[in-house]
Amino acid sequence: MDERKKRVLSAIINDYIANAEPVGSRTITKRYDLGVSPATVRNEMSDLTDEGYIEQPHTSAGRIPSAKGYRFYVDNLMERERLTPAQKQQIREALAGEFSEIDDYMRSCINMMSRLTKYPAFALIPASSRGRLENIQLVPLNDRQVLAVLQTSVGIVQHKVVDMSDPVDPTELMSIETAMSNALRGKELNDISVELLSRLMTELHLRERLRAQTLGLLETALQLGSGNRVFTGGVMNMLSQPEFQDISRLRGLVDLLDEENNVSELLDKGAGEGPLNVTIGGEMPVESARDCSMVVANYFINGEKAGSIGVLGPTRMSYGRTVALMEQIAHELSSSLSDKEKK
Amino acid sequence: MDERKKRVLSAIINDYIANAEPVGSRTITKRYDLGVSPATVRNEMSDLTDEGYIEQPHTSAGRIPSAKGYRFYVDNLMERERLTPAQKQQIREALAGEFSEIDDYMRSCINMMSRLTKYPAFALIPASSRGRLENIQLVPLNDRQVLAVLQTSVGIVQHKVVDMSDPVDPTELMSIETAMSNALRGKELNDISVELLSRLMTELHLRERLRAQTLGLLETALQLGSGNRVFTGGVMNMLSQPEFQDISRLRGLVDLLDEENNVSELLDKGAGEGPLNVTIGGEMPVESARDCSMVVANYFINGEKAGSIGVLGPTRMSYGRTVALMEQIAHELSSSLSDKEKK
DNA sequence: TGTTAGCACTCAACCCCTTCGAGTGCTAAC
DNA sequence: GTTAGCACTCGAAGGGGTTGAGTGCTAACA
Repeated sequence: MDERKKRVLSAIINDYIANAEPVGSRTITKRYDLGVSPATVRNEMSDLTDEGYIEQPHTSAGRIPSAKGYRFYVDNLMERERLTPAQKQQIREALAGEFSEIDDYMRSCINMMSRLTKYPAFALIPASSRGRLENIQLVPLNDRQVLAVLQTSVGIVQHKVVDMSDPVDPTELMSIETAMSNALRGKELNDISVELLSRLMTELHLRERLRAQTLGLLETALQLGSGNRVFTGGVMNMLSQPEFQDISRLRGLVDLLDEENNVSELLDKGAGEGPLNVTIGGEMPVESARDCSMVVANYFINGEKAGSIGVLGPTRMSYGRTVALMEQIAHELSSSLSDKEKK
Repeated sequence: MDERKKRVLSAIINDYIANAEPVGSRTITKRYDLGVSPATVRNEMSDLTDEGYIEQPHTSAGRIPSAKGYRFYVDNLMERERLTPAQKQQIREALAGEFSEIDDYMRSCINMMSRLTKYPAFALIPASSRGRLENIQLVPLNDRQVLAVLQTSVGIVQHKVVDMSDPVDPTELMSIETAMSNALRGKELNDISVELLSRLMTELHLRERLRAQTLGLLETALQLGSGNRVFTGGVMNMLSQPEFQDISRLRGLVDLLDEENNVSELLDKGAGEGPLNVTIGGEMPVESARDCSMVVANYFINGEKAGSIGVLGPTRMSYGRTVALMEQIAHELSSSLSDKEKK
C-alpha cells in the first residue's frame, strides 16, 4: 500500500472515529491536508473499497472502515496519543493508594480506567497467578467461627470468615495453624491442592471429625479450585456512545457483561502473549460483542505475567488514545504491584 | 368518591400500568367489566379529570393517572398481589444463605430484590444502627500490618487490615486488645467516639507515638464517623421499562444512582416511620427522580428499626406486585437478622 | 500516465401534506 | 341517570417532493 493510500485510509478512520458518520471524499480533502482533489481521493477510496479496507453502507453514502481496515490501522497507521499530565496524575493517584486488600486495589484501578478511557473497564486475576503463600493464621472468633487470614507474596492479605459446624478448641486450632504455616509457607497458592492438604492433615493425628472440618476450612480460605477473579466497572459509559443509543444493542451488551464468566472469557482470549492486544469487531470470541472492540493489556509482577486489564468499546473506539492509556496504566500497575511484593 | 368512580379509576390505572399507553373509555369497557357504556365511563372520566386524579396528554388521547391518582390508588384501591411459591422460595433462599459478612449478605439480598421486582434495588444500613460491639481482636500480620476484627451484636464480623507507619510489638498489641475489649464490649458502635477511645488510651500509659497509631487503627477499624452504608444493584433493569427507552432520561437516572449520597438521601427520606412507604413522582426529594416512584420498606432487628431496603421504578410501576414483594422481603430479612443476632 | 473538472446518478433525510383512527365532549332520546 | 349519535381534535402513519452529500464515469489537462 503506497503512502498516499495510507494517508487516505488514516484520514477516513480518524474522521469516522471522531464523528461516527460515513466519510466522503470532499470532507476528507477539506479536513485533512492531502494536497489532492476530491476526485483523486475518490479513486483511492474506490481502490480501498475493492481491497476491503473500507465499506459503503449504501451507494450514495460515504465510506466507513471495515474490520480489516481497523486492523490495518491499529497495526500500521495509528499514532498513540500523548497523555496529558492530568491523566498521568490520575493514574498515579489511583495506583498509589495504600490498599491492604487486593480487591479494593483492583476496584480503584478499574474505576480510574473507565473514567479515563470513557469505556467499561475490566480486570482479571487469573487463578494461575495468585502468588506464593507467606503466612496462614487461624483466628478463633467464637466457638463456631474461625477467621482465616492469608498473606501472599503479592503483599496483600485475603481474609475470610469460615463457619464451623462443630465447636473448635483454640489450642488445637493453633497447632494446626503452626503445622500448616510451616508446611505451606513459600508455596505457590496454585500448587496447593486438596490432596496436599489432606496429606498434611493426616500427619497431624487429629480426630477424624476435626480433620474433616479443618480441611473444609482451609479449602474455603484458600479458595482452592476457584477460578479466575473478575472485576468490572463503568459499564454505563456505553450510554454516551452513539452506537448504543439503540437500547436493544445496549441491553445485549449489558447482559453479556453481567455474567462474570463471559467477561473472564473475553479478557482471557483477548489478552494474548504480548504486553498489549487489540481485538477488533469480528475477532471477538463472543457473538454478541461482534460490534465491539477491546484493548487488553497484561500486567506483570517482577517480570511474570500476573493478570490482565482491559476496556471494551465500539469498534469505532479511539484506539490511539485508549492504547496509550492502557499501556501506561498496565505499566504503572506492574511496577506498583512489583513494589508491593518486594516490601 | 363513589364505588363506580373508584372502579373506573382503578381500571385506568391498572391498564396504564400494564400497557404504558393512555387509556380511553372504550378500551375500559371492553377490557374491564364495569356494566356501563363507554359514554358513561366518559362522564366519570371527565369528573376524575376535573378532580385531578387523571390527566389528558392531549385532547384526543386517552387518560393517564396523575400523581394524585396514583397516590389515591396506592392508599385506597391497590390490591397486593399474591406471591407465588417460586417467589417466596427465592426470597427465602437469598436470605437463608450463611454469610459471615454483612456486606455479602446485603448484596445477596439486593440481587434477589432486583431480580424479583425487575427494578433497581437499594439497601441502607444507617450509621445509627450498627449494633453493639461484642469483641475486638487485633491480629498482627507482620510488623507493619494489623488485622482488626470486630464482632458486633448483629452476629456478623467486620474485619479490616490497617497499615501502621511504625513497627508494633505483638505483646503491646495484645495488652491494648484486652483493655479495649473489656472497656468497649457491649457498647453501641454508634456510641463509641474518638474522644472515648482517646480517654481509654491515656489510661494505658503507652508511649506517645504508639498511642497515636493505635488510636488511628481503631478509628479506621470502627469506621467512626463513617456515614450511612449504601448498596445498589440491578440498575440495568431500567433498560426494559418503556419510559426509559429514551437514553437521556436513563442517563440522568444512572448518574443520580451512581452517587451513593443521592441513593442514601432517597432511601432515608423515602423510608418514613411505618414498615413500608410508597413515594410517588413529584413527592420524590430529588429533582431528577420526579418521574419515578419508590417503594421503601424498613427492616427491624428484634423490633428495633435497623435500616431500609427499597426499589425504584417508573411512576407507572406495578405497585400491587412491588409492595407485596417488598413487604415479604423486609419481613423475612427482619426475622433472619433477628435470628442471627440471637445466635 | 496520473490528476482533475464536470456531470449524471443515487439515496437517505427532511419537510409537508393527507389520511386514519382512537378518543373526546356535547346533545338529545330513552 | 344512562346511552346512542355525531361533530370535532389531534397524534401517528404514510406518501410524495425536495435537498444535499456522495459516488462513478468520462474527458481534458500537465
